[in-house]
Amino acid sequence: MPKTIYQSIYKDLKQKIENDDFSYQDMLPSENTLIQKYGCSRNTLRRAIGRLVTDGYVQTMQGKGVRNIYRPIEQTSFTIGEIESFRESAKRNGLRPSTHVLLFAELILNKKQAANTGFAPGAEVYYLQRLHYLDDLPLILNHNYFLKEAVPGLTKEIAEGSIYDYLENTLHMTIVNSKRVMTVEKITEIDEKYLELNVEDYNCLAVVSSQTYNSNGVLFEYTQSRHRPDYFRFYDNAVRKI
Amino acid sequence: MPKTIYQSIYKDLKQKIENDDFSYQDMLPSENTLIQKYGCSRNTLRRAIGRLVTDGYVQTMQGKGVRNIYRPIEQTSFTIGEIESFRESAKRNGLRPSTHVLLFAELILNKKQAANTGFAPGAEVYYLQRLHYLDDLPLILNHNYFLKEAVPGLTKEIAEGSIYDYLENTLHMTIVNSKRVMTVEKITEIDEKYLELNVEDYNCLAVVSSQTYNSNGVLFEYTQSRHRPDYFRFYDNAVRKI
DNA sequence: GCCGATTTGTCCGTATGTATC
DNA sequence: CGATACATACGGACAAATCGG
Repeated sequence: MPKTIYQSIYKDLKQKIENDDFSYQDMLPSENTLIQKYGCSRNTLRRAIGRLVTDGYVQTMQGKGVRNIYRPIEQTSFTIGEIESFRESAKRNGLRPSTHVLLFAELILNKKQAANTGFAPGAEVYYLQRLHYLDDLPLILNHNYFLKEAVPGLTKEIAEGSIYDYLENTLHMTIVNSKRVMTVEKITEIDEKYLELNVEDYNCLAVVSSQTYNSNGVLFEYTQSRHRPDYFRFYDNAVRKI
Repeated sequence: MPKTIYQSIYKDLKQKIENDDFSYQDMLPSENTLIQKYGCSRNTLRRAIGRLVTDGYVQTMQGKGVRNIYRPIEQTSFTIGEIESFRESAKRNGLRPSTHVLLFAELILNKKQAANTGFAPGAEVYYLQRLHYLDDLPLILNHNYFLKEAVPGLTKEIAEGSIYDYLENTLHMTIVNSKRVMTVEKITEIDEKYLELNVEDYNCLAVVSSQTYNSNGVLFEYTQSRHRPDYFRFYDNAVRKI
């Protein structure tokens, strides 16, 4: 639901590109043409285009124009540069998600745990282990740490569904950004058991560790997601800077 | 080498943050203060701040201010959202890089190869296998495909050094963006041999496949980088959009 | 090679809206 | 309520790159 002009222009152009209204390597209409069409200012249009650039959808060339370099990709669990909950990405891909809470506990973090998660030592957190299924296949084993102070009233029942839905719609928290690190780690017995993996087959998995901040600048979540390697994909578009 | 005002402001602020001039969770000076200080316009300053936001360095809060959420990270082979050559990232981390060319060949792509790489069927490419060392430890096995048309005169000698240096400083090509996909794949015999891995230990590795475009909108490189899993790290900052 | 038209890139100033304190 | 701070949007000016005649 775009609230601003540049967001709706961005959305419209993005959709047109995905719908193949401009084919690969073709030029988009010039800025002036689009300004006329959308009836907006130059800055506003350029802002929308700028987001398409960082998405890897188009490339701008001074003096020439804006070229479409979008190619459809086979979608899977993750998408580029956005924060998306498990259920959101499942829905986007037309798959049926479900979540099983393996463990729901409350912890006070010691020094080592604090260093790992980024919270302060002594912080009170909910510690959850959750297993995410897609169409009955266990794909991700999550270790979630939520700061109690920032996420009051979290229950096992809520955690069976979408925690992000609870955060945004019940607690009215605004999630802002998430720092992520991707690594490959050796499989543990817990992984092997719940992700139904055979060590003979794969003895490691893809691990995404993330620290998530809300709009108050509070680091409220640390999560380590352990992904079945055969279903893991992570997309990214990098821009060369000066 | 910042050429523009907003780039130099970005660089200056970034450096101050990294140097701990503002400590974690502290507020930066307000926009108006910084405008005064840098003697620039509001737009220009906001542009610099915007880059710090996407870098995950700061967080902006309407009505409140700009908060520093930067934390130093242990550097390794990759960095966030930027295109960086192997040698550049080695230099940044103070390590000694070297490259060994295992294979230098010329190919005409068949349909299947074209589908994998993103080039057109029948395209003429250089195909290289290169092994990257950091301080004498083999870390990355690269399969490079360079479009001959766009990268004329590539030789084995150049490939022993920095191909990107050749592209940018000799051919005067401008690299613009790179679409990347990260996956985890099972180890092959070639990986095992050159990366000196023991299958008992790790039987998979981190694979980064990338398609890179130059400023003419030409897809000129497809590379599959196969990383030793125990040394692989990939940083990312995701921003929640509407 | 030059010139003018087109197109994107940078920068400025200003006005208005919205959230916070 | 007013002051402060960031967010959005507009309009204009000039620079730099490209292209066609």
